[in-house]
Amino acid sequence: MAKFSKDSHCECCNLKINIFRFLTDEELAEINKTRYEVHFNKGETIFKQGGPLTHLACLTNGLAKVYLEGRNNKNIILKILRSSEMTGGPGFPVDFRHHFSVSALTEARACFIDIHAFEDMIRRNPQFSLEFIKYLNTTTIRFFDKIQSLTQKHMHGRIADSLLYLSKNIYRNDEFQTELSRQEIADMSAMTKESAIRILKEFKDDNIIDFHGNSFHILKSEQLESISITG
Amino acid sequence: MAKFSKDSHCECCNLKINIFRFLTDEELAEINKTRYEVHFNKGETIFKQGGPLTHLACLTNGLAKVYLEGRNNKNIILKILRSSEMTGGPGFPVDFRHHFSVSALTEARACFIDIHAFEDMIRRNPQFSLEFIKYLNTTTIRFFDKIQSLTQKHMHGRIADSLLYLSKNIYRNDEFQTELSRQEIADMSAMTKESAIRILKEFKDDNIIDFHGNSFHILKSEQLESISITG
DNA sequence: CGCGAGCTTGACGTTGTTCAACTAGAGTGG
DNA sequence: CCACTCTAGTTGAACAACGTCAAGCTCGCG
Repeated sequence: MAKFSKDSHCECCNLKINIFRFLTDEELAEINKTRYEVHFNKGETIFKQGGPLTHLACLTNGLAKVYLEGRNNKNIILKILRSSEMTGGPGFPVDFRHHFSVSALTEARACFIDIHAFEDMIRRNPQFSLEFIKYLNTTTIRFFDKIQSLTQKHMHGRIADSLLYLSKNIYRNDEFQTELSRQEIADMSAMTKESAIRILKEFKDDNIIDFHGNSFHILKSEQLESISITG
Repeated sequence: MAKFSKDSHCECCNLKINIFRFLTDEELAEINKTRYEVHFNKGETIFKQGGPLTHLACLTNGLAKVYLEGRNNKNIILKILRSSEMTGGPGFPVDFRHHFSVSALTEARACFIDIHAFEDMIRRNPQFSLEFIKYLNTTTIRFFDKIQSLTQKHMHGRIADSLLYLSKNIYRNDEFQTELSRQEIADMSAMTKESAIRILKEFKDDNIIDFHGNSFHILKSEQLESISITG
């Protein structure tokens, strides 16, 4: 956590991260009072599972992974955060602890918003509150897909899902250079590193994808889609 | 869906289901206007995945299962609803569709609350809104445990989890007579019926549990706990 | 040049599913 | 009252999916 800064102002933020656009300028000013921005190096922890939930974070630059720390050092990557996405934590207002960890996959910057200031906005602005509920439920719906993918699909389907997620949702390109290690691709797909590597190689041999190191190229996304569906 | 009725009034409801106790009498009266109660027979569908989300439901009597309808007729039971629990749906206010199905495990009664009346309360009563957010996040935290159980534990650990869940959270007794079929126990534990039966029999042979038909008796819950932890 | 971290591969064992057969109990109609 | 059927539960054997372990590889970096 090298530097922190507070040059700009929420009102001028060119991101106006998703739900915050529903706040008035006055309310944004309120949020801005307690807000500050932090720079993270690749690999650094932004939120730690089990730790106190004092702030929400909005990623303003870079990529981060949101993951559960499971038994015997096995992690489950729930999602990848892109710039302009926020991450709260289901601990609000339950026990005010983090229930997952978040760490930077690249150099990244994040705005920290005081959780009490946030709670104030929930109380003051019903539309904002409703949008937050919408955000929470959207996330839940995605988890349902995730649960189904992880528990009902075979490894091929799960790797296909992960590749499609990365190419369509994260990098938004058929070709991408990922910051994720093989272990992390495995963590997204609920399998061991070795299994992930084997499936990736199979896909490469079948000319469905191509890759060298961390540079991936989705050659036949329709075929990946169909593998994802058949499981 | 045999009968529906509206004899009583929300204000007098001896359940005042969890978050609704944060409404004023006046607000409850508002909710009560659109509310009605429906009787369900065992096996009947309360909410259907994919269907329109027009109401929330509060179970006032009986048990129900909340489940995802997955590929090739394989379901995932997310949770069992007890009397006095409500079930909404993550579709609010996202796409106003149901993202899981709910069906009655026993004869059951449920109060239906108009989703727009509910939304009004969210807008009018910030405390209620915050409690609803708390409810949503509590649910999410439980899903995290579920994801970990289903993806990282072996069958023994998953069956142990299901048995402990039933005995501690649902029936709240070491001995219980369940309405769940073997298939449904398997659906809770993300495995096939045959596998579930085999593990149950192993536990019985090891004198950890006993059962005849659907009457279960947890003999050594500490041992089940430790199986749950070791996976 | 050598070291270390991440990646890759193969052999092998375990876990869990599939399929098919069999059983027990609950209706149902003659 | 007895076949008959239907469903849920049970069991075993064969097989596929997946993880583990151990070894070797590659590539960047000191």
